[in-house]
Amino acid sequence: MESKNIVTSDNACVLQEILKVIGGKWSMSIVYILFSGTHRFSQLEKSIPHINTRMLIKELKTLASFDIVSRKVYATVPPTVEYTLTEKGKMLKPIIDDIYEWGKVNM
Amino acid sequence: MESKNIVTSDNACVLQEILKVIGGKWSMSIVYILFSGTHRFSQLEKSIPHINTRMLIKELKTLASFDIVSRKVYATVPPTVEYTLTEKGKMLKPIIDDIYEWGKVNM
DNA sequence: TATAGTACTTACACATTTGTATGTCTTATT
DNA sequence: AATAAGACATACAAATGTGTAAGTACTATA
Repeated sequence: MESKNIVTSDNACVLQEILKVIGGKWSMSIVYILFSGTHRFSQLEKSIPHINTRMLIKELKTLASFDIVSRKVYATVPPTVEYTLTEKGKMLKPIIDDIYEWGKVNM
Repeated sequence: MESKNIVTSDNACVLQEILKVIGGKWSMSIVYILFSGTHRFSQLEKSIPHINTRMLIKELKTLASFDIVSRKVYATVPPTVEYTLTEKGKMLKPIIDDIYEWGKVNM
C-alpha cells in the first residue's frame, strides 16, 4: 500500500480541510495551551499574547465545530465556560510537537 | 526541560512563521509531490489538480525564500527549471505524514 | 508566417481573514 | 446610581490570499 505521491482531488481536499483547523493564525496556539488541560475563556485569553476577544471566540467556535475542543457551560453569574480538547483534538499532539521541533531546528 | 505549555511571544512567532510555509492553500501539496523527487515546473503543474500558474509560481517562490525547495535553472530553449526539496524541506516529511494520518482517521 | 513549447510576469478583481471598537446580559458590590 | 465581572456579539475597516486573463522571451517546427 505505498502512496504514489500524486496529489489527487481527494487527498488535496483532506489537506485543505485540515488547514481549516490548524491553518488559522491562532488555532495551534490555542490547541497547544489546551494540551495542558481544561481552560476557561478568560484563562485562554491571558495565556495567548496579543490575541483579541473576537479572534479567540471565532477560533474556539471553529475548533468546536470540528470537534477538536468541547465547551462546558456553567449557569453561574457571570457565566463560566470551560474548554477541553476532545480525543480528536488530543490526537493533534504529535503534529504540533513535530511542527515545534521542526521550527526549533530550522528557523 | 519540560515545556510549560505557555504560548510566549517566541513560540507563537515560530508557529506563525511555519504557517507561512505550510499554511497556504497549495504549499503542502507541492511539498508532498516533491517528496518523490525533483520535478520541473510543468510537471508540478500537471501533478497538482486545479492549481494555476500564478499560484504555483508564488508558492514556489515562497518555499524557495524559506529554503524549503531549491531551484536549478538550465539555459535551454525553451528554459528548463527543476525544483528539489532541500534538507530543511525533507524534514517536513514527518509533519505532513502525521497530518495526513490524522486527516484519514479524523475527517 | 504562424504556432507551439516552457517558465514565467503583470494588472486587476474578488474572497477570506484578521483587527478595532463598541455593545449586550445578569447580578453583586461600592 | 454607577461600575465590574465573564463570555460573548456586532459593525466596520484593513490586510492577505486567491483567481483570471493576458502578455513576455526565445527558438524550433509546420
